[in-house]
Amino acid sequence: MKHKGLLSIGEFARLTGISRSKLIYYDEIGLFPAAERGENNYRYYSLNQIILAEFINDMASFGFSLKELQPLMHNRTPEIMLGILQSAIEDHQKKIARLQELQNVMNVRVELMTLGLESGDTEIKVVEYRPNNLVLGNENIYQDAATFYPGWVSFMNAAKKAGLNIGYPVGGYFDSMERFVANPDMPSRYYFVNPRGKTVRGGGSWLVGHVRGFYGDSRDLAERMLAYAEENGLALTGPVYNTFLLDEVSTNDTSCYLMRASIKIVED
Amino acid sequence: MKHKGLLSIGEFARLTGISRSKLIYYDEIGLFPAAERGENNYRYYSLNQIILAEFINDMASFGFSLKELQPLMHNRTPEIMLGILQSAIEDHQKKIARLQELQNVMNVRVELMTLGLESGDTEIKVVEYRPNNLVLGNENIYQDAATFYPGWVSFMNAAKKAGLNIGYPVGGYFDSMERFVANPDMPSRYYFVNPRGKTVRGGGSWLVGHVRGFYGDSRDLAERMLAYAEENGLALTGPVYNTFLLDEVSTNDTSCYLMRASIKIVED
DNA sequence: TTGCTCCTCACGTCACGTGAGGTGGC
DNA sequence: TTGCTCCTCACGTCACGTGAGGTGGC
Repeated sequence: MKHKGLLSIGEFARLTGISRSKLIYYDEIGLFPAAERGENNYRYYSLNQIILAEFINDMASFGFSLKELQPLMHNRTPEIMLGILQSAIEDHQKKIARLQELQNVMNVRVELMTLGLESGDTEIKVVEYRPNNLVLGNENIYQDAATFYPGWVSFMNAAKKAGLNIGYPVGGYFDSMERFVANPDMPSRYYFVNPRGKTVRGGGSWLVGHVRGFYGDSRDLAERMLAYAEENGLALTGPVYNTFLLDEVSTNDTSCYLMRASIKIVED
Repeated sequence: MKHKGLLSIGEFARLTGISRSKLIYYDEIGLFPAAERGENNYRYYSLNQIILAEFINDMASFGFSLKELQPLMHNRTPEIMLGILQSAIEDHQKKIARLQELQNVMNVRVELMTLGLESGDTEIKVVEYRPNNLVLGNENIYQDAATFYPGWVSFMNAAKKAGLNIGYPVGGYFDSMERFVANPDMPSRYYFVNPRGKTVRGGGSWLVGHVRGFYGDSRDLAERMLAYAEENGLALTGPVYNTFLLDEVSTNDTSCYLMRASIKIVED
């Protein structure tokens, strides 16, 4: 410190945590000039500048461009500042919500990948589920061209329109085991594995079966699951949920995708 | 849509919400190329590319640079991806916490400014407070040079070291009214108006007094408050909290700052 | 023919970061 | 004398956005 509370740029940078080059840049564009220039043209900042420096830095983190801040900082009144802050706070809350949503997406992916790494290629087993939330789409309409594309696209489009995040893993929903057996590549609906979804896949004992391979290649999974159920005296009920535990996100080998079909076991 | 589920760049952009120029850029740098090139060199994207496009976009929002994503996307396995996602999720949670902290800082500023716009230049009145959280600093040490700078700097430095956000408004704390009367510009301690602070300024009836002007210019505020208390038969107790409702953040006229001193009224 | 979308350069931009080359007090 | 901090250009960079000028199917 020099005198009467003046700080060199290095001291000021350390105290505020704002980088030296950032301070020089803010000085250059006239957004936040040093309080004084010393003999040898050194920049000197005053202690009360700390508050404004922090504020400008925070406003930039808040999403304001430096061009927007320039006129604001040069001519500010409590009324103007209050109005701007209030609307900025609203916007920022939305931004935080979006980032939290992203966090949820990634958490779901981690959960599914973890299950994927624990499960064998063709494994069939009984697992205990906790209740699980989903966003269930509308009934798919299959025209003569029996491809799953149009249904999938309209599912995606509807989600986009509803303002839903379409980054969540997508699964295929079959009204019943019969439907899955008959048309294993034509789900009745699609769903997002979205923890904020309103549809609940209940908890308890479920029969799950796996198959490795690309989309639409479930082979004899349905039959294998039925055989397992018969052998073990299990009664199955309700819809089938097909979720890819491993997909394009976790591998670039399309033959390594891992799908899990889940169906509820009737409890005694 | 062209055939077998191929989308032009425009269709793909609309469906995913990713801008055309972003898709072209990702294609150019080889991070996310179109599935096919048509006759006239048109880019065509396949439907299953939607998931990967969303994922890459999300990873970028997550804070990964495109250079980091390049090798990751070109050679990914569930194990690698799982590890990366888990550490990224941790980092991202911290980022969200920082943004929430920023939000808190701005909320506090809005509260103070609102009070500032409601309060008269020299107004003295009784107000009802709800309990309020603060981060209270250590006792200030005043050397022979009776300036408030060194105490303020060490207060800031201590906060910085403790990892606290130093963007919150700072106030001056006086052990007692006597101290405020005797040395109105030498607070015993400083505090941050930080809603997560551990120190609580209690609720109930408080006497507040205002003065307009720059830092350290409280003039006869203490005397005016004492006079008001005597006239109205109020007994005062405990420390005095001096907070600037309007400061450099809300105005560039240093003579327009507005300070409020608050002291608890003894309840019957 | 008119609109619409697509293409490839090339250049702009935003908010800094990074040396290069040089000065000046302890 | 050696370190350390400071200065001013100038150029780099990251992730796109924005025309300019031209093509091609409905």
